[in-house]
Amino acid sequence: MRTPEELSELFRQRGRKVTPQRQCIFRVLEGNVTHPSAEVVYEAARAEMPTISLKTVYQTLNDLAELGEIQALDLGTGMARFDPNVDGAHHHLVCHECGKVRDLYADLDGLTIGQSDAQGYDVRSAEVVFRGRCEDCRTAEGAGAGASAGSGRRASFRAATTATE
Amino acid sequence: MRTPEELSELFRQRGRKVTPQRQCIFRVLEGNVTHPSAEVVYEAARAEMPTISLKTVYQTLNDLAELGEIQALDLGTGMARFDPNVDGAHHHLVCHECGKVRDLYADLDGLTIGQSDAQGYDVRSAEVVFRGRCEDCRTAEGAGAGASAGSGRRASFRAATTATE
DNA sequence: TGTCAATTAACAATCGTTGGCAATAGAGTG
DNA sequence: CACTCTATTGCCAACGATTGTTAATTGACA
Ligand SMILES: [Mn+2]
Ligand SMILES: [Mn+2]
Ligand SMILES: [Zn+2]
Ligand SMILES: [Zn+2]
Repeated sequence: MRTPEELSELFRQRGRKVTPQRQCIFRVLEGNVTHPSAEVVYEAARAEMPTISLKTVYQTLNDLAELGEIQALDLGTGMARFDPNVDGAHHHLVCHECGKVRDLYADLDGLTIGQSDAQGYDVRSAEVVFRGRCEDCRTAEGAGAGASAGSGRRASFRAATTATE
Repeated sequence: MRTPEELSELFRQRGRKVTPQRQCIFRVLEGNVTHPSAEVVYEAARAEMPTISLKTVYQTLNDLAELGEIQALDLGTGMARFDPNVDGAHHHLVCHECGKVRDLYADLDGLTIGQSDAQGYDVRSAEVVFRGRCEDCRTAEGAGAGASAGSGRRASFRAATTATE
């Protein structure tokens, strides 16, 4: 994603207006490596601009995705995650417990498949998602607080645990 | 996934009853390589058993997933896809146009990452999703019916695989 | 300054999925 | 067979993420 200034210029060129709400969202996303959900972007934006609406956040995120400035990711956490990092090809580590997402820049050149394996598909992208528990969730397990003994919520990939970053 | 007969036995052992509805779903899933959604399983089951309910389908699919006999996949197509193939490690080709899913058994070397790359994550699985257009969708495009307007889909993916054309 | 896009509030609607309930069916057990 | 208890069904509500609607207001930019 470009800088907020460049994005403002880009928006003007495309006939879109540069509103303080959009600029606020640009700033929230700038250098953001947390792959935030729309809700998280909304909360961060509200800290600066309490009257901003969730609808505007969704609208602007979609605008940015259309322009190719961010990428909407479906990592199986139940909500779209938005990635301002669209320049470097990379993959993702996803914590299946808290949903935290980290970039992974490991060299996975073995990812190219031959035409025989493609089974007629015109393959355009290969996404790798590594799943596991993040360090925070692992250490938090050792620290007792056993109230979360797994009775109810089973392994549904839709687990929507709103954890604290 | 085991055979319907073995599944029936397994269900009995676990105290679950073997109903004709469940057996019907077992049969629908047996050897099914299409990665059907719950709705598709429902339709197939209804062909044999018109009064079966969608609720029972969901329930049984969840039961089978809990037992590890099938796997629920989130491939970004909007609905869970169910895979009776849980024995062989494999990956998936997904058509971003029609949602068709095919298994991919190619040997992907670089899929293991070192501990230094894992960033503290306890990595348990690595899923690779290759996205592209399937052969049917590609040939269907060539056959007239241009309709380049209509859906403003974005295609901001980088090619990570060897081009087939 | 004027115009028109953008924002807002307050909703309803969507879609996949789950949950609740009461009535009925039927699988397992003896 | 008879009993019991799970499963199924129908129907409908609810969920959570996202999009749509409408009307009123704001404000960016020419
Ligand atoms: Mn990323
Ligand atoms: Mn598969
Ligand atoms: Zn975590
Ligand atoms: Zn297709």
